[in-house]
Amino acid sequence: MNKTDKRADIIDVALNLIAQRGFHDSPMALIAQEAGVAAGTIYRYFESKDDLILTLNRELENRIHEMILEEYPADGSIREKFLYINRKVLTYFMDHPLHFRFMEQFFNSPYGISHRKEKLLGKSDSNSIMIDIFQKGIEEQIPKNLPMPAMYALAFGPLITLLRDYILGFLRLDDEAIEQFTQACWDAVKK
Amino acid sequence: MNKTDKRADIIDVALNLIAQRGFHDSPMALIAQEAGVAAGTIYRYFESKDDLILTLNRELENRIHEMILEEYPADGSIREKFLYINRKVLTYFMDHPLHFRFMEQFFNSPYGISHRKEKLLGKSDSNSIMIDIFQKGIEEQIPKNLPMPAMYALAFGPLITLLRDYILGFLRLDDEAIEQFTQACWDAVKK
DNA sequence: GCCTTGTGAATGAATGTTCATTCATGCACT
DNA sequence: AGTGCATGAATGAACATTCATTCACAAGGC
Repeated sequence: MNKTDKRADIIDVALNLIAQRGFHDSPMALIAQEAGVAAGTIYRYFESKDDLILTLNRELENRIHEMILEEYPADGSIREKFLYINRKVLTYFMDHPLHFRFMEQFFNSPYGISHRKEKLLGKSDSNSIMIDIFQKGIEEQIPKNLPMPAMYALAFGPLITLLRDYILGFLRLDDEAIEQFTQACWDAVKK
Repeated sequence: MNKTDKRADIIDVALNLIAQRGFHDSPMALIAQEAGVAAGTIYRYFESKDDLILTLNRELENRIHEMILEEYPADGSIREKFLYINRKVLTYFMDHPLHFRFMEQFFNSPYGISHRKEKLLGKSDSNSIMIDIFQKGIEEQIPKNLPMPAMYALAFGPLITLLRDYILGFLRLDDEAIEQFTQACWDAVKK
């Protein structure tokens, strides 16, 4: 087993444990045990528990960003792009519930808040795709006349709330329901 | 100072501390100090930290439930009721950001999940008003044809996401924007 | 090929801290 | 002098993190 393997194992175990038990019920000792390494070993790959968590989040964000770009309809209409991204994000998290649970926890913790503040100060990432869409939409007078965070809330808020329930097993969604749901988000945003 | 005062002080301080610093950075000793009592005193009023947190959540839910009923347009149309509740919830949390932060944390913790499960099993509470509205709406063929949790997500998801940003100071909302926003939620839900 | 030595990854027991919770004692009011 | 509330030091458990030590292996000398 080489260096990369161990690092990947630790990250993977941390993701699973934290997603299922929360930050505070996932001691480093347990992460180490499940990853098949000694407690101290984690500190060869990560400076601290905070560092591990922040790295983990960064990796997930990258994966999602790439996943969105995979089949992105760069030449489509605003509406097509919007529906594509919503559907893609929704189905990604339906397929990766633990990623969702981890990120939810992350964004609802002190980590998430400072993270959010940095984003607002202009660092580009997966969200910037969505911001571009809205910006172009506004030029073409397609969406309602609301501040950007409000648009964002209308577009993604429902996804987040729905995913919570979906992942807890409170409902099932077939393809048609997904289509109708993302369309509903568009209805909220468009003028 | 009588019994009720102390209990109320403890609850109040706990709400403020937890909302601002999180469950895990709000030790009982600190709550006691800020409430002007000794550490042990809290245990005269609450069985455990868990009990304190659960009680606190219950009290907030009750307050919000009452607040919604205050001017509820019982004779209005489905749409009027929907817009009323959305506006009321939104403005309540805009005025009480700490209540929002507390409840967010609560629902994103193991407490929240079991709490949610219980709700699904039919215990009536503030949400049941909204469920009634949807139920009646469905009879009258007004909303889209989606499972109840999906409706719920379209109706409230945007509020939650928006409030997060609002409370962090990422945007401001005047009355007109609030009106437009709640209207947008309705657009998402209606057929 | 065989031995020696150097390197740095890996270990996990030990450390020091932070908490929730308890309880022996004090206090006030009856 | 008894009752019940309040106190806060003491307790013990749970952790994150450290570090002296072990171990595997490679490079270099013979």
